[in-house]
Amino acid sequence: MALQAPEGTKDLLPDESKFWTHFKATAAKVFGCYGYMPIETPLFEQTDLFVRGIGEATDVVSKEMFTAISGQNLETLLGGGTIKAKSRLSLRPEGTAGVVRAVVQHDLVPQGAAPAKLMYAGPMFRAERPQKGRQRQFNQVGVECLGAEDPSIDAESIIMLMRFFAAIGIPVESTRLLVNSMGCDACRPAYRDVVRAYMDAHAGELCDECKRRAETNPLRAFDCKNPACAAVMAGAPKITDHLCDDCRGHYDTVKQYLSGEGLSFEEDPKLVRGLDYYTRTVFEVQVTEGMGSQNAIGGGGRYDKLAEEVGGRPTPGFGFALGYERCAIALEAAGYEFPRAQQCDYFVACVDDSVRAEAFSLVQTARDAGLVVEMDHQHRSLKSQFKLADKLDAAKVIVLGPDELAAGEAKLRDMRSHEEQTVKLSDFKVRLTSANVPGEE
RNA sequence: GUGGCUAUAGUUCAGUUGGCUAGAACGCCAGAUUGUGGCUCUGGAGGUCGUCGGUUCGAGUCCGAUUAGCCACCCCA
Repeated sequence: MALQAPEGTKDLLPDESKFWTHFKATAAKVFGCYGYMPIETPLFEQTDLFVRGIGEATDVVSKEMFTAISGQNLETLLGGGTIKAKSRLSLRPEGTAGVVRAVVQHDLVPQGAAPAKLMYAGPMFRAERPQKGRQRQFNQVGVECLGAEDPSIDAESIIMLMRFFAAIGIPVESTRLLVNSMGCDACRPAYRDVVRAYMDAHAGELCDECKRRAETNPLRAFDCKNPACAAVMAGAPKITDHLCDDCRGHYDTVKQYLSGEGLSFEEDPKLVRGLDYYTRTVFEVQVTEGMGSQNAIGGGGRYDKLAEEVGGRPTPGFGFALGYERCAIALEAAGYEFPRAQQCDYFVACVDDSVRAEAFSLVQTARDAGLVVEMDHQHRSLKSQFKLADKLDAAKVIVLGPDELAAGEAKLRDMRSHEEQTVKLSDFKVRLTSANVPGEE
């Protein structure tokens, strides 16, 4: 049986690969206006980074990571031995932890420095059961701003993300922006206790899962899809009513900035992210149509304690990630036409094999001048070569025949206008090398 | 990890209660009087029916397992 791609992975064939490149370029352009610079971190990190950064109890870390082990270490494990902590590696399930680790390691935010604004794009890995909008390897574009806790950073980041969605072609009217505040170390523990007490009082109405959550992570119960739980949690105390003064002020200012720029958003006190590092502002962008149940195309928030978790000095941060594949689904649902990857400036056609050597040489000359040029490699008939040129969407075809070649000439046919002219080969080559803009006479 | 549905040419799909050399459309290739594309017409290539096993005189069709896909739970982008 022929081998196939592993479960939950997808090949990006030329058309889509080219669109992914365009997607990244658009992100770089939009985010570049906000001062973001590219960063590339490893696709795998020490497992410990994710355990400490994202949180050991989170679903992502506790059951969705691909942990990579070298052949030698695998033998050690199978033999009942243990491997060193630094040899325990995991494919990155998200991008923030790695970027923050890099910022700390290279001290990109020295004391008092301006914030570091970094962006990345690439694959993430989670061992989940695939479904619409969810793969085991998927592509994310993300940004991280380290070193500023001012609400203006939260607001400009959210605005920047919405600008990107507009730039790539996702209709604003099909999106929903949800925002919330998770509080900080000063107010969240107290709020957690309030929710736990509320849940204990309604324990009889909750599902088993949520009864467990009441102990481990009460806030997660807000996400439960069970109707009974949802009904109970709808009446639960809201975090926004239990924020400390600092967090309340911070949150209010973020909202003022957003409103000031005319951005419409919904406050969702139930918005609880599954990554432990979030503090204060969290947000999510959903698409309302054609998305199946995975409808979040972007999301993120503030993580003021993460740098310390990773061993750095206290460094506030804010970031978000957006899912390329989900954006593609949203674009498709909105009727967006993905551009074809093919393009070709010239096709060099041979009347017979006697001119192939000359054609080969001409093709190289044109390519050296930066043009996209193709020729037949299968000894097809002239007619078929024209069909091929048409399929490649060649703008012009150069016809080399024994008669013309003897006179140092060739025919040049414009495939759009159907006009054909005879050109001197020597002049034509000069033209190719001096002006590499096709279509210019 | 749990459930439901699915698996036939490159692609999208037909395939009747198990029964002759498994079909269509699109795509691909080649022709349609002299060295020239898009439309049209004609012809052609391409499938051990996901894989393995079972029931049967006989399996694309029924059963089991396995792999993968889709959808949902869960979780996140």
